[in-house]
Amino acid sequence: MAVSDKPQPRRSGRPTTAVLSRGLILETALRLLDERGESGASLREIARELGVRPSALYNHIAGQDDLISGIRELVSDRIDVSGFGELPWDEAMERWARSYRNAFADHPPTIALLGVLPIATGTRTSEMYEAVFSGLIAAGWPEPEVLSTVVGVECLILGAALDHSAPDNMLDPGDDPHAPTFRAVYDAGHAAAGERRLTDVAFELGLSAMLAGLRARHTAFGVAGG
Amino acid sequence: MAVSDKPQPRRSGRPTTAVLSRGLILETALRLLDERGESGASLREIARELGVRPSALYNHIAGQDDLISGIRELVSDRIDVSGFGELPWDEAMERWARSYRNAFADHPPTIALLGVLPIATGTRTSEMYEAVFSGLIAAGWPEPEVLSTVVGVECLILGAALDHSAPDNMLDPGDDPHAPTFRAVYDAGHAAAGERRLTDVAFELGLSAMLAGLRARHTAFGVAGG
DNA sequence: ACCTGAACACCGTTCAAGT
DNA sequence: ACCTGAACACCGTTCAAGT
Repeated sequence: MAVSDKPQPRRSGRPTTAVLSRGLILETALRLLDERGESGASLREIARELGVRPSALYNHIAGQDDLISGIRELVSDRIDVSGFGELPWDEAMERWARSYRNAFADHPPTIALLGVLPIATGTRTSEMYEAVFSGLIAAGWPEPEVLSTVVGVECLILGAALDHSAPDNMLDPGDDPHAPTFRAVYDAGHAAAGERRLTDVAFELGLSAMLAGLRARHTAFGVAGG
Repeated sequence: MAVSDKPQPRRSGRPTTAVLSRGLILETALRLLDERGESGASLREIARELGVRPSALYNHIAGQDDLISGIRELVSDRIDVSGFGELPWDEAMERWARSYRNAFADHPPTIALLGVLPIATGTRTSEMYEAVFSGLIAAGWPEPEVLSTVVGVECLILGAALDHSAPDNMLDPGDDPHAPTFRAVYDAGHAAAGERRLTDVAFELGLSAMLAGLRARHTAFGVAGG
């Protein structure tokens, strides 16, 4: 690095070596998302952080939608599908669900972006579904039911990731005199959670309930799991 | 109403009768949200629709966060808690979950806004939780577990509402040669869904699995349901 | 090919001035 | 009390001009 920390403004024209790349832009965007939240990761902020004009970004990304897709891919990299084909299907699914939820819970602003754009083919996300679906088919799940089963579990995962990003006191009934049961249940629930966050306890409870239901369903198909 | 459809621009100063109200602003916002999507419901667009300057809105709402809270209340009005205290707890919960998911699925842009702001006391939302919690307590659920159980189900509901707003072909693997199982499972799943949307099938499957798991849990407490 | 710089059409919010 | 009008500090995106 040079003497000065603050880079001199570049003069017009193509730089001798490119200062930007798609990867650098995506990593910077994710970092700003984590550090400053959704509003802190605008294209203009990303450009400022990189010491570049906003329009320069368009040489490497197509626009905001493309940026979002790229970030999703980056986050999805942390999802663990290693259990499928190695563990019984329900344990593999549990590991997958936890890592999936944690990956997005770590980057709250990315969750809402998930539901919006179609998945590009040939991506990591595509590889993930291939692994999950193959694992369930191998475990004897009937093919017509695999897609809706996985999407159903995914709903729980994404809802839980969304909930994780909410403030802990989101549901606090305050001192509303018309909500005595609300108050009692809220206090008892938080007391039972102890050191753990309620959003974590709720996800684990919901996941184990759903897996119990799926196990019963799987058994009803009359096949051996795993 | 007067002769002209296009209202003449008002001259400065207080109008003889107020043209705005909090309710009118919220209803207009929700309508624009439905008609034009998230970007079509900016404060400036709402003001334009109402034939008023953006700054006029601030006489009735505190700002964008307040607008969002108000819209959430409007949407939450359609959630049906009538089953609690009337039906067995699991059927009441099923009715509640369906209406909850549908209310927000009808207004996709409101879902992501849910996780952000704390619930104001004394609102409809507060009444909803009071009804749900009371119903579960009456059905014999142990008090420390009610909160995380309801939040767990809520994760599924909100995730499903988010999924409902995604395009149907969101998961389409395309003709990726590295994802043959993905392709087969996708086609078989959509064929099995028939006329129904896959997001609806997946929600129903997820909900019934979770309720089955919760029923087993409830039975384990050794109490009679309903 | 890859950057700057200017421009365009947007945002939410504040606040003095008018009635 | 409730509106206008001007202003401020933001957005994403396009495109000619520079090297």
